[in-house]
Amino acid sequence: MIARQIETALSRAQVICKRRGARLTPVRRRVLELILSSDQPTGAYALLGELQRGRGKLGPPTVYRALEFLLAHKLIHKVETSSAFIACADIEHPHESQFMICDDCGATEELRDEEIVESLRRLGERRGFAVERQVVEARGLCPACRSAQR
Amino acid sequence: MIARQIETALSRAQVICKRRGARLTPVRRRVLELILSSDQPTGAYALLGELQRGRGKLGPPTVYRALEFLLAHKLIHKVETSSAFIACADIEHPHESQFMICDDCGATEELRDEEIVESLRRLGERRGFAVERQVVEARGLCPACRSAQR
DNA sequence: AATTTGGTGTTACGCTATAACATGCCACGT
DNA sequence: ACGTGGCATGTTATAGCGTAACACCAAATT
Repeated sequence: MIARQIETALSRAQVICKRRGARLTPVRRRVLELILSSDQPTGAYALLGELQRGRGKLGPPTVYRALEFLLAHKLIHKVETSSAFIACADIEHPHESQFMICDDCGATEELRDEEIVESLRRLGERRGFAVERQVVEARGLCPACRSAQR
Repeated sequence: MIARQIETALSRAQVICKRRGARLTPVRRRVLELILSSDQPTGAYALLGELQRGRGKLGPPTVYRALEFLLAHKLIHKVETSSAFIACADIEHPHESQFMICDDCGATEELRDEEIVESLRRLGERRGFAVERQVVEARGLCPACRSAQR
């Protein structure tokens, strides 16, 4: 993402938080900025490294707490199979999403398919399960790596 | 699972491996047995602990290598959001599956819904993604914990 | 017998995540 | 202005998950 878009996204996040009575503090804002800057999912320790370049030594909890906040407010998603974090593509409308992840280059694309979301919820209901969170990730090869392979 | 069923499952696994020219060695067989014995997903280090009760001190690689083998032959599944391993419900027919996991008690149920499998594969294809592996996990509350909560 | 192959044992380490406690800051009521 | 309560952050230590690298051994192959 380019600088201008990042600024816009940050402002929007700021507004959303204010509306909810939540505080997008400097650390949280900075972590979100770092995540927005990378188009690929970023690991907690990579974020920690970047954070430290500005503020000196910090511990993992600082980053993890910021991530927890951003996740709770759905400003970012966690990609479970990569243990990494990626910016949410549409923070105005909280949603469940799915991911396509390239095993080769790590490229990760967010999808939104309501059919899958509903299928899973229904399957849960049928079994008496109250589904709170969905993790749907498809791993494989992205178009680029696929053609590079041949 | 009760002892008799475990024996049956182990024999079946044995046969399947032989058919494929793969070796279900004592360690691998024992790890599979441990996983079959537990109806909930089991972590690698819990398995390691059990293994050690029979064979003295062992390192993590021993367990992880056995798990790798069992996964490769689809005799077990990995539940990503729990970092734990569970027996496959139908080893005769390799398949993609989905999981419902209770956040409260950890109870985990394997589902098989072809619709979701196909949806994901199609979504990938449409984007040029070659989907190799699907991770579909729904977290929430199981019926028991749900009623206990009120 | 020599070689190769695959499985296991062993040590050491890296990455991911959280517990527990200390400190600091700010909004609020009085 | 003052204290206080609540939330955010800093700090240290540690737990949990996973793998690299090398040594050893046994069975299969030549």
